[in-house]
Amino acid sequence: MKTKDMNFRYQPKETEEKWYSYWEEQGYFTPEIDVKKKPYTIVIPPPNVTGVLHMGHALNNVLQDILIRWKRMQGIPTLWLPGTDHAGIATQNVVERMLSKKGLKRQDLGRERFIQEVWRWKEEHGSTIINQLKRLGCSCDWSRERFTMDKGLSAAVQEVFIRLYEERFIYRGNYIVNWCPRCQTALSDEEAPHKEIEGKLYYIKYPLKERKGQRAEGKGNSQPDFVVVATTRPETMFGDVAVAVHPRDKRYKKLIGKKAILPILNKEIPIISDSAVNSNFGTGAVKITPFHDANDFDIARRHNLSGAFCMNPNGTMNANAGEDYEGMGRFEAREALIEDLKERKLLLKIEPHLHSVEHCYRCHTMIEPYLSHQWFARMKPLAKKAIEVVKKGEIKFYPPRWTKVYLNWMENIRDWCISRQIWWGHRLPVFYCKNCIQKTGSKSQFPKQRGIIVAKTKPERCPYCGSSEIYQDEDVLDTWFSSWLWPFSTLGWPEKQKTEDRKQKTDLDYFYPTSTLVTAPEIIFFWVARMIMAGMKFMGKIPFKDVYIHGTVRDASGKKMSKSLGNAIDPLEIIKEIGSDALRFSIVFISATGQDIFLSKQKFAVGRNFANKVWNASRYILQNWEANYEGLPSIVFAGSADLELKERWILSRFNQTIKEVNRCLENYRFQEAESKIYEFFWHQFCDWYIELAKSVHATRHTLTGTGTPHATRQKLKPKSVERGAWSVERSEITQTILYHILETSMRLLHPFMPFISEEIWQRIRRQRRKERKQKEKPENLQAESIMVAEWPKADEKLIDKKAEEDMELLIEIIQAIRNLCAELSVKNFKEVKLVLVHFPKRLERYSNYLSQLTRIENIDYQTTKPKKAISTVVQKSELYLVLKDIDLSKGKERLTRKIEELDKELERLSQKLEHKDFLQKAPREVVQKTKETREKLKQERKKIFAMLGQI
RNA sequence: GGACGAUUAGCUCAGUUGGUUAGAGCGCGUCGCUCACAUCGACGAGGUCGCAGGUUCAAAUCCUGCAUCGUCCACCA
Repeated sequence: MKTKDMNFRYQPKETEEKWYSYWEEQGYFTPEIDVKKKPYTIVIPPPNVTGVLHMGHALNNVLQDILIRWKRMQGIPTLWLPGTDHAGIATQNVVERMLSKKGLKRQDLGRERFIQEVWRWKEEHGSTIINQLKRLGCSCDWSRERFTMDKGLSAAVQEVFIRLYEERFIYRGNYIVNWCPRCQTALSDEEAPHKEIEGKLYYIKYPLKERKGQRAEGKGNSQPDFVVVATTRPETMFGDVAVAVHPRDKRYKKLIGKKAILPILNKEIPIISDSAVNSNFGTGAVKITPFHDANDFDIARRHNLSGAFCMNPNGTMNANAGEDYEGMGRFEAREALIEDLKERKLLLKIEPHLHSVEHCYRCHTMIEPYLSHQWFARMKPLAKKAIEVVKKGEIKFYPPRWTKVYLNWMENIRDWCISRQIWWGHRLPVFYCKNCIQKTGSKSQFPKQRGIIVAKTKPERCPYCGSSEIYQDEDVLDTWFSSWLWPFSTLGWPEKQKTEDRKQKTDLDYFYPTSTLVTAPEIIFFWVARMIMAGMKFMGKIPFKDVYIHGTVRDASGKKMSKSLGNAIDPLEIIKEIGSDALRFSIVFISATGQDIFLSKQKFAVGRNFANKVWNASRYILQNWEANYEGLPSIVFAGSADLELKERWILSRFNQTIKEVNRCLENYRFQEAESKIYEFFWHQFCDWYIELAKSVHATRHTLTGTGTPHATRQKLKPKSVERGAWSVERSEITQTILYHILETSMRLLHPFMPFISEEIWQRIRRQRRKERKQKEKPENLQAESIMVAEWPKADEKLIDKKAEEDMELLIEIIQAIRNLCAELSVKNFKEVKLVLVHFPKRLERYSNYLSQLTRIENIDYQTTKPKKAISTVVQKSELYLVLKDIDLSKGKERLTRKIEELDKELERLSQKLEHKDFLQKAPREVVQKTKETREKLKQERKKIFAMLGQI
């Protein structure tokens, strides 16, 4: 028993590291600007600087790398610009957590020192994800790497803020915003996604103010002496200023204008009417808490009611909640309050209530709507052009259905809250004059007023009053306020907008607009939409032409993969186990276009197995055949050589494959492109062509006298070709084709599996050099790396439908014979005789294919059927297998079953063909084809019937 | 409450503009380590294309409705 060792398996480890650093050294990642050529540009969706690579990133970046490598091989100047995003809240959280281990808060350090601390953290850990991208094989131009907080990008942010401010697109005001009590900052609507939760609806009695002569118990009065409000957040009642009902709600009509008593605080509040109130919800009466609810805020404003806070920014109750509650957390307070109300008999009931509540997208804390003074950007005017360019098709989404999602959001866009109450980020370029502010107040809606100075640097003196008491706004900008400028800020905007020398284009001139954006659907609103707006506004041009949206990576049960859920599969683990190529191939292979991806570890086997297959096929060719095939390619590919069927077939299939791969990539059908390569390489090239080549190899050795195939490692003398033995010449052609297809396949595979393809390609190169000892290299091996080698082009001349048909017939026959042999458990193939009747004459010369691949040597072409044989039919040919001690009953059964099947199908076809309308209305080809099929089946049936008769 | 997507073999999915007998990978069963590859090879079993209507000579494919699952959006306390 021979034990298998691991030597035959592909070992990715060293290979991958070796080639990546080679590519980097050679400078292949950095494009050369060539004014004569149109570039292809991708900007990376910048990963969060605190992030580690997860499967979503892996998929995203692999797709980009496929595109960029594909274009680069076509000789197009390609730029893939990488970078990271400072991720304000996330990064601040990370550093704060680190500090808290030392028992420190950021306030202990103070702003400046804290920021230093974050920068230090970034220097140490900020390149984790970048290094992981390198492991994946991403061919980004690292020399152009950017960070949203670096100098240039910060300048862009300032420039944009100032421009928007001056054009009155930015304003400041008091509004209800999404407040995260944990992060203690405002969030934009996009940063506070709704999550359905099982809450409760509390029904609370608000006593009515006693009227004269009426006692509180309400005895002898049909009117109840209280009004019941329903709320999901009872603790906000300390901020109530009114109770509102619908003006036409009959139940409450009489109460409008009356007063109610806010329990616990015993505060008198008015009962008002407003049509925004929904009479069908709860009791139809709603408590109005303007500072803690957006709707209430609007209603209160309409009724000229001011409000009151009952919570602190950190979510604890403040003094307005009264002594008993002050300092309690909001949920704690809720429970205590409910107990309190129960005791006072003011709680009517509690109902379970399913509702959706916003949560902080960073820490998942429940959002508290909270009134605060924030900066906003007006979006509607910016959206207009961004809608236009998509509607006109200047920017296209792939798959197209996302267009609607985008447009729907854009058309209903709301203002963007851009200020954040954190420290890590771009500080607002806004300065205040203490003196002026004191005079005018700072609460104006339109801050273009005295005392507010928007500028890149702190002014020495106030331009209005000359005071030098000037301080900067404490807030920083939303991280996305820098990301939305990414496509042009990374290319040097605003600084390098133009060069004097016209021939010398700047990056911005040359690479903007970029070509393609590859991203996930979650990011459409956050980022894609805003980039389009920014591009139109500041560059006057679209930021990219195509937007490819890939699926979300989920676990096998459909949950989104995330570290916090513990269901994540670490890409680096997978790379360690099976290599980057296998990971890359697998993740693309299992992702249906634009659909979500349900991942489990075992799904990575596809890529691993394929890498191994590629590896071993190349090992076979490199070890058993010479790479030196000079002279023959031109004859072969010019069509002047008399090519055998298998060569014509494989060349045809191969060129067809190249064509299809290109078509797929042009349409972002990555998975399909991979399957085409996979199918061709494995099931056509390896399963059939290489198998057939093996016997050519054997023959060659016999004829050239270099020994048996067992001694294949011995070198052949190239001159042996001159002896002119037929098979030797044939074998030269086979050898040429083997290398040609292997080498070109590697180029075709390279965007998908960059490392293994480079390794094999370099081995071919090395072998050729060794054999030829000449400087001259065949065309496509002239490059120093497959990365810059020429992308395969399909040669239409080599696509040969006839050869494909013939070969397919042979394949079918071989499979049918194998099937029979398996069924009869044939062990000794020498005793079997194969008789073919009605086999196409022109294919008789290829009977060696049959004998090689079925191991039956005794093949006969006859017109008469042998008597005792087991038989089957393939197309028009009848196959008979003659062997001793044959048990014919098995075959009979099978044939009978087949006849039944055929009858069914024939019946169906006949019905169809007898239909008048079908003959009249169906296209001629379809009718013709159907007729042909029926004829074919009829013949088949006849033959089988005849066979049966003989048994 | 809206919008979008999914429903095809045990599982994961292909299936272009309707047109021969609906495909693949994994899994399963049988056989095989023949010197590229057991991460392999050969062969096989397995599907009334979610349900109900409709359009059509012809529907997995187009239309309508329904069901189930999923995602996103939406200020209903």
